[in-house]
Amino acid sequence: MRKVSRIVLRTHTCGELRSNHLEENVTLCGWVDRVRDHKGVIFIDLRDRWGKAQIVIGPDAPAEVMERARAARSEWVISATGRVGRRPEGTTNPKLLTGEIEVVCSDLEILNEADTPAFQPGAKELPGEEVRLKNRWLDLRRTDMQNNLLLRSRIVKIMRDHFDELGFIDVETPMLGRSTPEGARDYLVPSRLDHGAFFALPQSPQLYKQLLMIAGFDRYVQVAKCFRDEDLRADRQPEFTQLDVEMSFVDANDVTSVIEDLVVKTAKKILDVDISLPLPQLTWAECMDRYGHDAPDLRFGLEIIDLTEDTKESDFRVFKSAVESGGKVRGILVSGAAEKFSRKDLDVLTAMAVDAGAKGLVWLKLDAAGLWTGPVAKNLGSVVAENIRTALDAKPGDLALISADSFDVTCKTLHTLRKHLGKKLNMYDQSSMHVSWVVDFPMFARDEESGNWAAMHHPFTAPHPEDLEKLTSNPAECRAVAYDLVINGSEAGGGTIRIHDRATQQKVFELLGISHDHAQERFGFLLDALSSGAPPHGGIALGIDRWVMLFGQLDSIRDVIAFPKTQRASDLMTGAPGQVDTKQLAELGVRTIIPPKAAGETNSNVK
RNA sequence: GGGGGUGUAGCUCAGUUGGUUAGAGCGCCAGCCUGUCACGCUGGAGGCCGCCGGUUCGAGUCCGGUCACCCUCGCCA
Repeated sequence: MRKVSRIVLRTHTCGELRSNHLEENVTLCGWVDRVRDHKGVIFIDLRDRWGKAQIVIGPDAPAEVMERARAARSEWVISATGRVGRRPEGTTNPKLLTGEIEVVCSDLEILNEADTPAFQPGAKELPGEEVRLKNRWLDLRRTDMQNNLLLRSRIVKIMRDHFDELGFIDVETPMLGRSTPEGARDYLVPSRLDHGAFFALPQSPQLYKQLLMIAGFDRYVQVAKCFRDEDLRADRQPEFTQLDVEMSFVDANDVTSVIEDLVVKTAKKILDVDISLPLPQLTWAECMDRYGHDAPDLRFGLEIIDLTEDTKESDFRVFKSAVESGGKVRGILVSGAAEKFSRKDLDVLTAMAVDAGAKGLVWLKLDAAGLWTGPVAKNLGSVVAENIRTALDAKPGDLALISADSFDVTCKTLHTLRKHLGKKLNMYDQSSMHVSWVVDFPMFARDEESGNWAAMHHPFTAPHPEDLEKLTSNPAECRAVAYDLVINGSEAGGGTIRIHDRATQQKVFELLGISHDHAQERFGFLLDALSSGAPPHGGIALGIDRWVMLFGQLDSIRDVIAFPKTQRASDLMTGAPGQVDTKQLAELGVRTIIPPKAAGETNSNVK
């Protein structure tokens, strides 16, 4: 530990002393993790970020030191000075890195007392998340959380070094920008100097980084905070961090290669895992066909098989009506699972299917004689039954789960079941990493509410060169030059090659139902910039929070964020969001339509 | 906005069919203890059973509502 100031409170950290420090006189500072008072001798486990060390206050210690040690309580901040001694034979602690030694205390100073903590940061039992978030400073004292944030710091360092070595320039972009009604809901900030006008916090620095390319910066990178006012999930926060990247004079391959090298470095340095390049690439269409999802977990098989052709002769009403209305019959085969799933288990799977939007779920078990059994088996007809058996390559004892519905619904249903079964049946190693690209996304998808075309990625995505003509003739089949990075079934990043000419950009705006005037008003600066010498460019954004979660094998994004928000986007520690003075509102020219809550009526947990 | 789960001591939880004074472990406080490391032993304090209402002779337990937290669908270009 280097001295950072002239007032040296400590000579070493709590985690660094070893037997090579024996007989040295040291001073440690930290938090009292535990006190074991044996009257004549007191042991204090002193803890800091670097580790734990045992302080011994024996009968030889000065009386006032003994007294102070006896007074010390959990989480008090103390400094202890003494000689590094070897622990007596039989009293070493192999569980501690410093377990060979102890500090024989000659002086002890209480730097700060502490109230009894709401929970013990050193305890094995993890408190409920509400308690952890309310007392986040205590939660962050826990070794797990300290390791998580350390991991995050290391990953961000790897990212920064990687892009620095490749000549990328870190440029900051504004947090106060203009609202764009497309995409996610914006967080708004009222303008004091222009009443009735609002800034929006960035959903991503998308347009700014494109303008940096047009300005000639060539290679841009930023660790960028992004804000989206949408509902939360275990892997979603209203404010999150992206590693934002943009490059000029590149095609998709140039961008993905840069990221692939980063994936390899990160996996090697963090997990000591070797990832071979190039990463597998699946097209979006292939993903939907084989896995029913655009970010499939490829750590296991359980692929979807299309049975539409095999079942078209069937009189079974469920299959027939699905196909007649333009849908599909598709299924997955769960090998050897027939016996593992009782009627009750299958009811649960059916409920999951219904939850995913299906009308029901067809399940079939292949018996020893090679015949399908199950409530609808007799409705199939022998030809169709045999077709299904062949198509699925089913063996006696196998379970088939079949969904007959629109293509979209079968995707959703079978994806849900696949994900559930993969985990439940332990079909993969939880700690393994599978990284791949999903490419050739469609440019557009129908917006279900309005029926209009909506950009699948964002409105600045370049159409696939081969599909340029389809942009007008057949937008539904026009592919985009887009690529998503998928790790273990989680979207860990996504990017596109951008439109770099004004005419194409205007055409895409038109298709999205953004009128000429509206486009001019909202994106005029982009259109002007595009017609002022815009280089071909493209980029990607990586979700840093998700990367840390995935590389740290954690289940919640909140565990890799120092001060996260709850599902209702509130901060239990500070009480944000909170009420403001009417005076503040008046200055901003803002009035709320809900009367201010009386004191004590707020949701705030702050006393 | 919809579905599901949880809410009992500071923390983690148990609490039977609705029935006496709501329990345990950890923590806290006091005492004892010279080699512990989840120290040990003895004693003690600590409860708006989330909140509001209802049913009942009687509610932690049943019913309705509500709030918070978590998971999830919608949503997240």
